[in-house]
Amino acid sequence: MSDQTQRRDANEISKSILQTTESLFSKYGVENVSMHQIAKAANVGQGTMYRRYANKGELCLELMSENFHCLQVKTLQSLAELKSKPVKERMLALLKLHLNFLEKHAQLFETIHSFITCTNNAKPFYEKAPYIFFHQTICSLLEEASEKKEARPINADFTAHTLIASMNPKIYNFLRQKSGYSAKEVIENFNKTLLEPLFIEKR
Amino acid sequence: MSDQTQRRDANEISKSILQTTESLFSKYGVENVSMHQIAKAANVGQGTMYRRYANKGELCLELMSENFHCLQVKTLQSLAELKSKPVKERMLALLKLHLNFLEKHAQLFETIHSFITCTNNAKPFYEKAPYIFFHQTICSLLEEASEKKEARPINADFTAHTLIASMNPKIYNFLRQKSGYSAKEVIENFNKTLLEPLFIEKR
DNA sequence: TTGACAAGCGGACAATTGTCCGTTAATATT
DNA sequence: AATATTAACGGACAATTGTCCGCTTGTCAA
Repeated sequence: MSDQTQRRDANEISKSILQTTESLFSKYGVENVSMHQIAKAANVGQGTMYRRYANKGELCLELMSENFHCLQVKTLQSLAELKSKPVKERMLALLKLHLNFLEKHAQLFETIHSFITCTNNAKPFYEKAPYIFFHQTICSLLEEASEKKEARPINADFTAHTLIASMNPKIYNFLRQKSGYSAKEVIENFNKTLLEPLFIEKR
Repeated sequence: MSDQTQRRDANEISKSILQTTESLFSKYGVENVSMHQIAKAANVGQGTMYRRYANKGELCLELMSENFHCLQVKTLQSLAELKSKPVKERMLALLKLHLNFLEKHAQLFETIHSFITCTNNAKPFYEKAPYIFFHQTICSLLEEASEKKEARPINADFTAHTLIASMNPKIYNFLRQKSGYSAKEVIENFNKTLLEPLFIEKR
């Protein structure tokens, strides 16, 4: 090749890998692209790939990191804006943001989830930054609701985990594609089934 | 080898594979045993293995089939016995049976779930008999509850899917091992968080 | 400018999953 | 009993993931 990229060009290489990945993914679909393929297309050895991204899931996660960050910012903004509203309303806003995100990045998200969930040696998804942030956010909302007697007395930590579990990409895609629910219906049903019942009606 | 097993001995071979699998699994752990290893130990070619079990998940599922059947029978029995009780009580019984089952077969169950969930070509878990049975059972209970006005007006099909999703083996093992909840606490919290809120209090 | 050092590249390798096809052996037919 | 038929066995192969180590190539010191 013309340009030998080394030490100093580490950033260039990273960018090149990510760009190549993105292009191959959109061309052939996430599932049909192998790490070797990417390495070859990006003019990089497998070793280099794997030193940077321990597995395909990590690579996808990196690809998504910008999106995750964006979601996180939006979430914090939205919650700040609604600060004075009841917790129930804020939870619904959070749900909507998250499910819209899922809808938008369905395929990539499912791949990430699969690889990270299924690879034995990989750090479990529960220890990844996006999960922790989401869990924390839900947790503090639920705790606030408990304190203010807006919600039933529940274990916030536990509830947050199960809520997230019921919104995982696999089940989401299944509901959307196989069961035929529209994106809007999914949000509505989640709200009716999992959120509203947690809160106490005021009159 | 001494005895050549063929056509007529198909059953023998199946049994031999399953026995070998069980023995290797309990010796080295489910994760550390490969399909080739099993084939070799059972004096069988890979082709034979894969013709019977499309992947490791299917093999595990077969290993568990007896247990699943047993759970199914217990479930039907239990529900029949409680037929006259409120739906809420029956749902709790169902939850307990299922979570006890999860507790007992945690490792194998997680492997099945992983392989079936993650392998692209595999039939998704949602189309497997055990899932369908469980979903159906929950569905009809929820529908009954709706009709009798014991529960809030919810979409039974949707709710059943999300309830099952929140009880998947991964999250269960995480809650038990990493988060430090006891088996009993998990059941209690599930009940408080996901079941009770669905039902309407009578007075 | 030259030599030592170390960061890190990249391809060869091992392990595993899953497929394919030539061969084997059990049953049926005469 | 011999031959044809066909189910199905089993090993060789391809594909993919992830690891390891020799070699390249910058950097720093004298």
